[in-house]
Amino acid sequence: EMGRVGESLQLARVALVDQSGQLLLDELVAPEQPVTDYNTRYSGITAKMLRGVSTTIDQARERVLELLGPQPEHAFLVGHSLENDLKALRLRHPRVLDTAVLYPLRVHARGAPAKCSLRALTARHLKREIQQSEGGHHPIEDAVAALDLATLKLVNGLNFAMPNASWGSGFADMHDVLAGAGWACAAVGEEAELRLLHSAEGSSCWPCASDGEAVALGLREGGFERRVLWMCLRGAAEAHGQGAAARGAALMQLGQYVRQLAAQLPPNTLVMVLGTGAMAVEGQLTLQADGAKRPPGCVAFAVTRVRPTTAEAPASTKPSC
DNA sequence: CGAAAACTGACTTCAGTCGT
DNA sequence: ACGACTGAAGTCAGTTTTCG
Repeated sequence: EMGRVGESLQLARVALVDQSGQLLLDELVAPEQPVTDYNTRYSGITAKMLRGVSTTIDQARERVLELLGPQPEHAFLVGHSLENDLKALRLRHPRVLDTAVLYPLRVHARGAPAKCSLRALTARHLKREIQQSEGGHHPIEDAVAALDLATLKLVNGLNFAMPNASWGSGFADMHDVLAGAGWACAAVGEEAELRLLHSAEGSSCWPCASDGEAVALGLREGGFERRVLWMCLRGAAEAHGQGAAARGAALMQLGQYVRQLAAQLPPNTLVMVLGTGAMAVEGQLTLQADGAKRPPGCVAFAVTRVRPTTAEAPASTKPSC
């Protein structure tokens, strides 16, 4: 816990628990300069508590290092937003497990992505409430919560609680936003891909066996305005790894499908063509070079990917567009 | 409460394209 | 040549959330 000295924060209390949650250290630290704000609302520290305290920051840091064992550099420090604590302790440590980093950022429609609070992570993943007291945080409670969250992550693997553990949830969020704005969403394509897309209520899903069937279905069923069509066209992706002639033919076919959709779908229809990695980029470039004109009322054509095919190089894991 | 981070959206500027 | 339009790029205020 820290108090404010001018515009900077200074250490006021340090607490440490071991891997079993047993308290190892709970020490108040004397401020080096007159404290301008004890942050009592958050830190729980008051001027009265620090009266008569003589432990210096250097002594507190040495005590922490002692408790880390004979080889402190081999011990793991666990905490939430540890950079603040390490900065206040004037300590560098090579092995840290920071729950603000282990768990994903909160993403908002506006503003920057921000760390999840320890309180929110504890409520969501440990199903318990912390930092309930109006008299400030309790450092031991915070330390135990961070320890439990880090343990939970280690037990369940790095993908635990990460947003891209399920691609479907991202599409579901997008569907919710579009539906809220009055856009009807529909997905056409291979059944495996539709399982990812068909995760939002109110969306339509039409499985089909081939790209040709998908385009025919999209034209037949998607024929009204304010429609978002997800077209899972995999022909070009499946030609990846084959000869240049086969790939060229597949891209030509993709181009024909896109032009057919552009020409026949009504205005204010957004078509998202889902392909895969390198072929998606290649296909998009081909369509642009081909001089394909956007029809009136057509906002944009996007070529993107849902998941890599087995034919794709393993290194190609990032969405291409 | 203030600092920090960095993304969003509104707005402006500029360059290119197109039709008259 | 001119005006209308479009899109890219840059700027900036506002926003959101964290920490203590």
